[in-house]
Amino acid sequence: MTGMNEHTPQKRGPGRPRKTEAGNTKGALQQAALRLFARNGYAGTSIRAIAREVELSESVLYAHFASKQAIFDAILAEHGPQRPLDAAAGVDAGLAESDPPAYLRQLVRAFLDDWDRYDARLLISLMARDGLLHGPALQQALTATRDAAGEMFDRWITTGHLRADLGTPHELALSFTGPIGLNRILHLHAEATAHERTTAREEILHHVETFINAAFLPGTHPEHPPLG
Amino acid sequence: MTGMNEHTPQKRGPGRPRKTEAGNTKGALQQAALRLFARNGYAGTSIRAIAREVELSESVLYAHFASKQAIFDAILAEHGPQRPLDAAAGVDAGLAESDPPAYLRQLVRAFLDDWDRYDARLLISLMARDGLLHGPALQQALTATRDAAGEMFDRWITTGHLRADLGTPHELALSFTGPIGLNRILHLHAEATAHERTTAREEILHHVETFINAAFLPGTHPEHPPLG
DNA sequence: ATTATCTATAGATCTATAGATAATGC
DNA sequence: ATTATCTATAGATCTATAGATAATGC
Repeated sequence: MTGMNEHTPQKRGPGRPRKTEAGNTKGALQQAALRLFARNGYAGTSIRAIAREVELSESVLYAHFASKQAIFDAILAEHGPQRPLDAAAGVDAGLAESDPPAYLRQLVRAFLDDWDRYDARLLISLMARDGLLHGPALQQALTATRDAAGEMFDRWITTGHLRADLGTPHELALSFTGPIGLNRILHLHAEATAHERTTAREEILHHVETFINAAFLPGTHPEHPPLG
Repeated sequence: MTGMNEHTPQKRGPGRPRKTEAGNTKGALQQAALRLFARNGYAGTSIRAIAREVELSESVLYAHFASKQAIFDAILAEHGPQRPLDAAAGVDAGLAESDPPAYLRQLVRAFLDDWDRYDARLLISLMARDGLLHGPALQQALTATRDAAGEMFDRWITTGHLRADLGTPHELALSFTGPIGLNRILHLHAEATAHERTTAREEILHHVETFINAAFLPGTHPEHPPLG
């Protein structure tokens, strides 16, 4: 029984650890806190649980953060409101004029890739557990995204790509982004299975095709093979 | 200073209260618990806070419920999975054949009225705070609703009311229900202002019109004046 | 006797702090 | 001297139970 501890993670003794065994404690704490907050919520996560997760004593937390709330705030500050349009950076902007449906497809795929990252999914879980879904930050981010889509649609109506008789560009923007946002919130979270996520992505892409079929005027852009 | 307590709520003494001053304690506890769970989450709500809300001692709670978890379960059992189609009961079913767009409008309005009830909004807040948004119960309810919409659309494609070239009925169902569900989850919750709720409802109704304009074949049903 | 409340309290757990300890870097 | 950790602990709060008290209904 004396060898039992050989394979359990070694509990550290008092005193500053040797340089070789020291890591990025603050970052590890923050990452562990994000995971636990996302799974159990703020009130459901104790300082103790966070410290245990990184195999350190509780008081270490207070060497790096002023309080429990400070960890939470630090997490939001880092992953929080987020550069909402970074994901769109890699998309070929020229397509927006030459082939709007193709641009829309690329744009959505770029967002889907971004939202499928583990950190992005942790954030969704966190938001769905601590009221952030109903907080001002998310509302603003969604409004901004929808407004951007509305302006894009407005231009495409002007250029004759998009039907003008369906509704205002702003209304079109909700019809377009609604199913996407819903599937993100409901299915692209940290606990979702790979299968659930894949299905959610496919459904979003099908919705995009449905929207393109319904809202774009034929003959103004190249044909696209069906998704299958 | 002796008269100070005259207007503060009288603290009850020990012993069974007189019949005249006894109320529905269990119901009051459950309602208070729902409000607090919705606002602060399960872990963020103490037995003490619930008891204080109904001006009773903490131990009363254990006379009515076996544990804190038991109150939570009782709340879900009562308001929980819910008769998802009760709201649709008052809608004129004949319209589904004679005037599908009108039927769709009535159906959505019926749901909106149901979802705007305070209890329904408390439930949304609760779900957005305790992971129920990602739980199996909601997933099943949403799948059932969407399947029902899909079957409805399937019939309307057969009867020639709905375009067959946009996507499968099941895909159409997501494009239709997505913006509705998103606005419900994001805006029809307990803390939302009356203005926020009104806006969310109007946006949903505009989406319905957009969908009707895009997906229904003209000439198969009476005209409808614009929403403004 | 039963029911509906109360007071008091046990025992667990939570956040946060004080003070010790040991390695680092000047 | 500073930094990064530890142990120990204070004080608050949490869930749950035991036992007292007083009205009800048989």
